[in-house]
Amino acid sequence: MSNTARTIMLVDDHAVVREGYRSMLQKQPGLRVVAEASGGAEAYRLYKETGPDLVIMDLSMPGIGGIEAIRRLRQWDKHAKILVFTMHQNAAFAVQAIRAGASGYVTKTSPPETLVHAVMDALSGKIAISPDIDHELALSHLAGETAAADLLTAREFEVLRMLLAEKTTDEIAEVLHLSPKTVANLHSLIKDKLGVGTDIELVRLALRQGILTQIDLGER
Amino acid sequence: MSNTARTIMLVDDHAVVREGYRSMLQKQPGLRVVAEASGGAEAYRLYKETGPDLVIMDLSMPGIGGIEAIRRLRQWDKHAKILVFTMHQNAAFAVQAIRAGASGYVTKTSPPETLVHAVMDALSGKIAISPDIDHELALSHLAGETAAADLLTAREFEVLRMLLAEKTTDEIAEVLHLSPKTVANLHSLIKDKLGVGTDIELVRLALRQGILTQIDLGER
DNA sequence: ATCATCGTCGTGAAATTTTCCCGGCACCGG
DNA sequence: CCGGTGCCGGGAAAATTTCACGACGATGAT
Repeated sequence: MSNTARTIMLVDDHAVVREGYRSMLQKQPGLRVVAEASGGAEAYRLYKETGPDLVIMDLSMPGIGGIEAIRRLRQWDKHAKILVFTMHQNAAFAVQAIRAGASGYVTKTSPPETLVHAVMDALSGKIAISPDIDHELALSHLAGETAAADLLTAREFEVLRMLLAEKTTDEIAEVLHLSPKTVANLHSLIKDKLGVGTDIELVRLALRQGILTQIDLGER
Repeated sequence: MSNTARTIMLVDDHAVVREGYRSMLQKQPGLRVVAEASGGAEAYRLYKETGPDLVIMDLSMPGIGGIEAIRRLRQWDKHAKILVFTMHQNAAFAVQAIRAGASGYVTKTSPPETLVHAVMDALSGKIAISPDIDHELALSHLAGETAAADLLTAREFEVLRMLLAEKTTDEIAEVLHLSPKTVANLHSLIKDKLGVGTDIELVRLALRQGILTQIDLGER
């Protein structure tokens, strides 16, 4: 178990970050980086090719995002070990990632030791969550900010996503084959359920909870 | 001029990214990393202490953000050379950074050579903009999406920021000593000027243009 | 000096939206 | 069967958004 190195694949769209991982990890004996991918699709391909012991994965990537990539990797290999390493210090993301099958969630603001620790934990089968996210989770629990997805019914959530994406009430009514009146009613109900007064707060909540990502904004 | 190495300070709140920079730059002869900071305040302090030839700076950092940090550094040293290296592939940010006094703007998605190139350019006094941002700038120019800041009057912009940050119309009226009616009028006028129909589009536009940052969202 | 322009602030009134309350349907578990 | 819940929309009051308009001061050109 100890005479052969554990193999690792890095997935991050920023070359400089991969370089950083590589540099940090190669100081650690017994670890070897065998593949690098800059996106979800490439990660999938390279995983099948190289079958690494552990994947270190960023979340925000163009194309196939991190969460989706995790899902696909785990679908291909039920026992894939995937450690999420991301800038999003956000409990909602962490929950999504773990649900998708991640073995750990560490934020990029963590000190290097934390990453190394998490890598070791993940390799030995433990689930590693960085302390700040633990704290976030506890906080959001205490603050009672239940995930929007849990609070809303499927239909309501659908409308919420369209509100955030589409334009007007009428357009949504069109697409969903509803009366504009119903959409307006749902819109109102959603804000009520989520405890926000204005649409602006609604968007901010959605961003906090990862329902809407900055990448979805048509920014790129 | 060539027998002594050019000194560089790295500013990024992610240790792994600093490690990446360091690893990439030390392959380059004639460059030496002499300081690392994880935030704007620390950067300011260390700059005064070490006086590096070049600063490589991230934009999104807790506390004093990158743009503000650039402003302060340039205030202290009019000739400070600061190269922005960020994940934000966003023309609006680039414009802000350059206006604040940055000597260049490179996105983290760029290949390593681009960073090295930009470092050299910046050191020799040139302004380096990575190709994707050039493209963005051209695009946003063509698309006619003028920066909101240029389109709005000072008062309107003020109200816009408060709309994005504060809560209700009445609260803003309170703070600004205006009639709630006036705020509502401004709100309407702003949406008109920016060509958006709903508040949700307004927030999205603000995010695209960097008026509102994800970090401002109260996520942290 | 005067005029035109623009930003700012406000009013009033119409148009629209939001919100609240309601009823009808369908589905599910006891 | 009955109560609870999600889903869909109507009606009407309440709130808001929007539009037209006037007043005022600062600016700037003639």
